[in-house]
Amino acid sequence: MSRPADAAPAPLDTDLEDAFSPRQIEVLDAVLRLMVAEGDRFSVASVARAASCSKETLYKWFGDRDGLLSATVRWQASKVRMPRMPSEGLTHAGLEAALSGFAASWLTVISGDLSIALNRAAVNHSGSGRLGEIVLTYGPSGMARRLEPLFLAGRKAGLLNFDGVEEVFSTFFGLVIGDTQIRVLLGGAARPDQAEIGRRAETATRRFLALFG
Amino acid sequence: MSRPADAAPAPLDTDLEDAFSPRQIEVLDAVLRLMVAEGDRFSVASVARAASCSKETLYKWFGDRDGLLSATVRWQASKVRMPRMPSEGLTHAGLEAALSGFAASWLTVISGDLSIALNRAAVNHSGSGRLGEIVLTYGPSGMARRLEPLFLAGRKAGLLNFDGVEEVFSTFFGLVIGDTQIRVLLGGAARPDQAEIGRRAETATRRFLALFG
DNA sequence: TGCGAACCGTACCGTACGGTACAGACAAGG
DNA sequence: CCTTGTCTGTACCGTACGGTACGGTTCGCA
Repeated sequence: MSRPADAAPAPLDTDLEDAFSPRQIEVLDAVLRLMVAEGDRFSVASVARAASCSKETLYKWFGDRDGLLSATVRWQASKVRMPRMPSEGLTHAGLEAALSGFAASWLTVISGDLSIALNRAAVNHSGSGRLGEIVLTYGPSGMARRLEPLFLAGRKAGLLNFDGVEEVFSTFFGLVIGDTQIRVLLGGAARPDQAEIGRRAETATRRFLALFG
Repeated sequence: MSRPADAAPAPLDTDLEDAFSPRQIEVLDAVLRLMVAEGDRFSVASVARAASCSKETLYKWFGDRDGLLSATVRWQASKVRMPRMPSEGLTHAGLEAALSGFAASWLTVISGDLSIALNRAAVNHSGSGRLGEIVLTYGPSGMARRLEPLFLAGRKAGLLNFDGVEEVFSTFFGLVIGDTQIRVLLGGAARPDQAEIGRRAETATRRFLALFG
């Protein structure tokens, strides 16, 4: 049992702590597939069936259904890797390219089936448990943490002009995402394809630089 | 029985169609209170208890649990009234005030307990039913519909400069909302108070006018 | 006053599911 | 070969809940 349900809550920054065995990872990936298909309303029995393991093993490994769900979210979150941001020798074109690339990568992530399923589950379970916290940490907050050095470097190089990092991030976020995420979560939007994503990323970056450049 | 479960789906634009009786409205408001408290995981029995009515009556009026949920969402949606937008004799100051007022009103709505509960339920039920569609219609889409004449009037008056209404709306939406809605839905954000909302609305409007003015 | 409709409260039924127990397969190690 | 531990598959239990049935009450109305 690598992570009993009653263990002390892990600090969200350390994702190496979740050292799942290969077999456990098979199980968690099966849960992810189930969540994409039917949200967080999967039954433990269906997980056992999909992963060809016994319910007893699931309870032994993950404590209870909530532990299984939370382990799954943590596992997926630990797979998210943000693109590295340059911070030395920044030119205007370099900054623009970095921002645009970041925006495109972010739009791609939040349009993905997995991200949608995870966000839905986290929205649903907010208040009871740490799912919302986890998704937030690896979502907007992680994005902000990654972007912050780039903003600061841009300001240092005289390419950006702003006061608070918090607010400049929120504006960039808004320009990039717009109403895409809420529409996608509500299930009523055609997901943007790569061409559309590239276009939006460039437009958002251009507007952002028009405001803060 | 004003709205049996097997009736033809109503077009979303006509909200007068849902002519609920006062007693039914009491029930629906009880459901709303329950949803604020515990999301869409209320039991039919708890609704009956909270509204002091019998389960049989609930099933008679609303068909099944889903009908009750969807009637509740429609009822709440029909209560949302957007501020009227001026469209004649538009000055720069008038446009700015209208946009800022709209933004503040919108931020107030999406920070409210009811909106959060409804959005959570709709996100959760996306795919099975029309909840997502309804919330979307009275959410971002309704906002866009209301804002469109203002944008067009602003362009006509030479105060705004843009090509597509769709895109200008999405940008305004992004500038106003930023990451507020997703953070609130994920349960990890202090809701902004009125002062904060006013500040954000003004900032967003200023930036919007800087981009499109 | 008698009647019927609407409604309340509650008991009841079937099922789905979380969680546990158990029997057998299989591998590791002495 | 025997033992021990881990795993699978299945059967099982208790409960919560969606949905139905029914007796009793209130109220409008003739």
